[in-house]
Amino acid sequence: MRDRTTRDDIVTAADDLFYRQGFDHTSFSDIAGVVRISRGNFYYHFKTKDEILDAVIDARLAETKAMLAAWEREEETPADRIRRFIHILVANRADIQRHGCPVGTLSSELAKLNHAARGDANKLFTLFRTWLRRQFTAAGRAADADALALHLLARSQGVATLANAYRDETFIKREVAAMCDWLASCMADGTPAAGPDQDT
Amino acid sequence: MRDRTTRDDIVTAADDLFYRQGFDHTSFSDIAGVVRISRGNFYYHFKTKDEILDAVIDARLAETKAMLAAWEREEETPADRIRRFIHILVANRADIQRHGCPVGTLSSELAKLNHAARGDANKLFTLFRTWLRRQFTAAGRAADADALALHLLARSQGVATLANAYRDETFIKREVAAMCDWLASCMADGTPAAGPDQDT
DNA sequence: TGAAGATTAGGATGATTGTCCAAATCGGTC
DNA sequence: GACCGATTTGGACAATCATCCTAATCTTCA
Repeated sequence: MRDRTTRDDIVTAADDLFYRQGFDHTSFSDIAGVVRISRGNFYYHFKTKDEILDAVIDARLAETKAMLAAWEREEETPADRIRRFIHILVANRADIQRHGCPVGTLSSELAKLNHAARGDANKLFTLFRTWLRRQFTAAGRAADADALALHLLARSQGVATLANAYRDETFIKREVAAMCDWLASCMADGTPAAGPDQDT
Repeated sequence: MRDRTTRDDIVTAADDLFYRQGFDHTSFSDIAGVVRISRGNFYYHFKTKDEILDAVIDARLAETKAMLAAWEREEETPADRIRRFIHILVANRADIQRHGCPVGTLSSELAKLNHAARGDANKLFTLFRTWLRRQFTAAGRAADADALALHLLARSQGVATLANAYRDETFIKREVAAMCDWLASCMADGTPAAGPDQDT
């Protein structure tokens, strides 16, 4: 194994700065300042700024995949696992209020930049989507599992966006409680009052 | 009245480009190319790029305010008015799939840039928030009108974000139908199954 | 010790950015 | 036609950007 500490430091610092400042607005100098490395040294580890972005996305994908896999190894009901997902909003509420959702804001920015890595960034969404779909399927909602997964993803994104705009913590907690209520009614009967229904 | 066509052209072009490319990623040259004006001419109408952003936000605020006021002049039930808001997602689905929600994406970007105009951009959210709150109050939900307004705003934002990521039109329509269902159950009884409930 | 490869430093490069200015042009009034 | 303020032009400006290169410095091992 070659020594990768410098490369890893770059990816870690870039990950954080991309989240807090955005990808486009983060310069090599910004990253270099955090890692305490000369600007010219980047070219040895990455040929271009886009390669750093790819590495950051890969790191986030790996981290998220590991987290979801760990949650799936727990001896819990699918509903409990989904509740874990919902509570990400509470656990990360400070960062979300300051910088929004790392997944959603990156996806939005790359869409505006029409960036080549847009598809890769959206894989982060898909990671949660398929995981949630699996939980809903296991909970006996195979028919509309994907719709329920997308519904929950959307509500999380909306909460993150508004929490970021208003920096409102009680709003997060109130909406998280509402999502848990929705989930409970979802698990109880087959027809959630406010869940996504097919529109002929 | 002085001739303001050039200034208005700049604001209109900037408004469109800020929406499609983002504020930071849009340069004077980009705007000049659309308006067919020399780069140096900007200084006559605006002292700085931030002043253009302020003008764009003001224009959006005025346009949104006029739209909501027009909706309020219609002889409709509050529920019908709220349904109009929800259906913005359907009416603008093409743009939303391509560029997201104009309000949410600008708010997110300015938050990341830590831009001085962040507060002004959030006034767009507040415009919808207070308008929705007024409708819910008129519908007899004065007690939790603000929470319901924020809930609807959040769900709209989430739908826009995911629709932008996946470019999924059927998802938009399905979620819009679900939001209308939620609204109906909201107007029917005082305890919406999936609406925001107070925690503790 | 010394040679070889891995890693880094520091600066050059050309392009692009927002800003700013002096000169040219336009529009209307005497 | 001559004048004057409003408007526009084209380019200068310093700064910043991603990129790239060469020389210096490490690390490793014979």
